[in-house]
Amino acid sequence: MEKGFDPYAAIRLENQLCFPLYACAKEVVRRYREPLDALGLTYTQYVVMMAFWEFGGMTENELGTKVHLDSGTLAPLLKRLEKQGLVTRARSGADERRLFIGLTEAGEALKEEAVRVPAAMAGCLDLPEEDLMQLKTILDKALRRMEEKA
Amino acid sequence: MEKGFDPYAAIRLENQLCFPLYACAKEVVRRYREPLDALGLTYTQYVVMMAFWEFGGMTENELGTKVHLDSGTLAPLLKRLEKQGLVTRARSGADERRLFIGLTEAGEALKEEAVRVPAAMAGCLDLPEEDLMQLKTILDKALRRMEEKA
DNA sequence: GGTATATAGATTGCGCGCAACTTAATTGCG
DNA sequence: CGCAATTAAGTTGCGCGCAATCTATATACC
Repeated sequence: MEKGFDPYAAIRLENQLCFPLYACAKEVVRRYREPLDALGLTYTQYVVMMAFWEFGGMTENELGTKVHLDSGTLAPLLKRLEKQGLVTRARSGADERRLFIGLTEAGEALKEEAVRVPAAMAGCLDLPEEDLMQLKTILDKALRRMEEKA
Repeated sequence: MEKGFDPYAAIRLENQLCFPLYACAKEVVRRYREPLDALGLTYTQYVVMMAFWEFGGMTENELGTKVHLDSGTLAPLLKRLEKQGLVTRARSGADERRLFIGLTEAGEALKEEAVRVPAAMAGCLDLPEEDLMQLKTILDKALRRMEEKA
């Protein structure tokens, strides 16, 4: 007996691409929690700190572009990082609208702990090396395309 | 001149796999907002409703397994869906701990609108068909592996 | 039957994530 | 110069997402 045609196939969970994308991302972020707890950072804060460690201080706006977050998320997050003593927040002299965020010594020093996080997370996505590389290639491409046409 | 070795390469944003995964997922969910607003659903609610449309009523626990969400997220979400008249919530007779959730007529009817959402979202991930298929294959595999070893 | 254990779901608390809006500073342009 | 438009950041509000905790019911086992 032939399998019937399902007019609702488009909304079957197993036919979704975005659902595993969403579920995987959540699960991976969840698994970052343990190693990041040791640094006192959430995953989002860790991403923000990576931006600073790599590029140095910058304005909130530049940061937002790099980490794909807006002022509604970043403003309170940066205040929390400031309260933790990891960053400084100061208005830019030239343009008083801009907020320049820089690393404190403690923030810079945390890099030494953070550099060991990726090793602790290796194997989190339990996939063959080839899949991991393909996944990264495709996701990077997708992100670039979505940046182009916001 | 040769490029110097960077001892912090592991925490450069561009060397992360999880960051584009996280950023892509967020961006895609954000883009679901417009078509889903018409149905009065958030992305998470849409995923939950897909589970009901495909499998029919079930307990909160079974639902949680299917959509990878826990009681802390589902309990209030299901109450909101109930308030919207899309689902019913009732204790199971056999086991008073269990909460059986079923679709109302309105919930079932919403399927007709929802079935058009995927078409509206096609092209959201602006990638060649081959990449989309590979992406889905890899993400499904990753999700299955992570389910195995919770 | 009676007590320990396990399970289902609800609640609390906190940090995103983001749309919508507000405020303040800057730029553009006649 | 003067005023409109733009821009940067902050605020508000709501819905996740999830760890931790609590409550109630059910099961296990003596």
